[in-house]
Amino acid sequence: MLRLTKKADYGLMALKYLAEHAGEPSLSAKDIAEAYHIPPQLLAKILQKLTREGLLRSHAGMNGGYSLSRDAKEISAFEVIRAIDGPLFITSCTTGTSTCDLTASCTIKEPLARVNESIVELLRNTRISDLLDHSGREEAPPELVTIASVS
Amino acid sequence: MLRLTKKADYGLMALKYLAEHAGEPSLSAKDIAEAYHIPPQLLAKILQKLTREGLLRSHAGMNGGYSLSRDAKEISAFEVIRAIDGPLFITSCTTGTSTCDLTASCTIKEPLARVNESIVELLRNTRISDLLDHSGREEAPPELVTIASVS
DNA sequence: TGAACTCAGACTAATTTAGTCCTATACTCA
DNA sequence: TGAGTATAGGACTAAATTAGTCTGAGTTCA
Repeated sequence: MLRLTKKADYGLMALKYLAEHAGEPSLSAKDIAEAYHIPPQLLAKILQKLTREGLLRSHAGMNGGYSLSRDAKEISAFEVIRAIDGPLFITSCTTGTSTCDLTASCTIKEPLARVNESIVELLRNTRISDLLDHSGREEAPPELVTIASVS
Repeated sequence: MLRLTKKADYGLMALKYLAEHAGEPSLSAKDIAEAYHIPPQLLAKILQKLTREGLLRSHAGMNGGYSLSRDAKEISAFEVIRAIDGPLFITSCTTGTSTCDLTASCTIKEPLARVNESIVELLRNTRISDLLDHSGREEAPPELVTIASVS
């Protein structure tokens, strides 16, 4: 159904939370999990993955935790989703590894690949900073993107 | 992983096939299934659904089958996907029925809803006719949409 | 040292998606 | 009219994916 996994959701939420608390030393997986009522161990896994992918910086030990490795403006939703869920393909054909087992028959994949591209671009242009609550600010809030049909 | 279900893929493929053979009387589920090596009974189910949703016209009995209820230009990929997979929500929060069980906490959903909107728009602008093989035609083929970041 | 963390892999449970089976009904044509 | 070919649709099973748990490490710091 073209849905993000919960893990990706959690990941985005966590990054948003970290962005909001950028000043503070570092927040543990437990802290964030409690704030959002997410299973702590699951979130821990997610944050570990994001760390491995270079989106977060981790600090073990007491008073340890995570912090953004870059400014929230420099981290895109796409990076987060890809780090957690792997590469993004809209069609079940193009799983990256094997080519469509419907061999030559699946002629649909190519035009949909363009839609895929557009979605990726969309997510690339959505930054963690865009997820922050802008209420009370008067800068360009609503339209993230405009789409011009050509067809 | 933001992936279309196979059913949606199959549906799109079938509609494309029907569009290509628009002249001919009507093609049975079996015909199409064979052409693409799709499980016939599964495809039958899908076509039935598309018929119920008004995208196809069915005809039972000998030499029966399906045909597009409208011109391929008038059927969008979005309609097909929604007919098969149900409403399209990028976030697992907004499942339509229940609001996010992470109650107030999930503040991520609103900005992502806009991304969602854009994707829907994207799919709405993608018609079955766009899936047809345009090789040999010289009209506006490649860019379906252009995206202008605002942020 | 021990409390509070991260790290990582194996494992189980739950949910979703894919596909099958079976029966009923509709239409066509000889 | 009845045999053959099709759609219609519900119930069911199987497979795959996603979600979440458990366990046992290695770190850091007071």
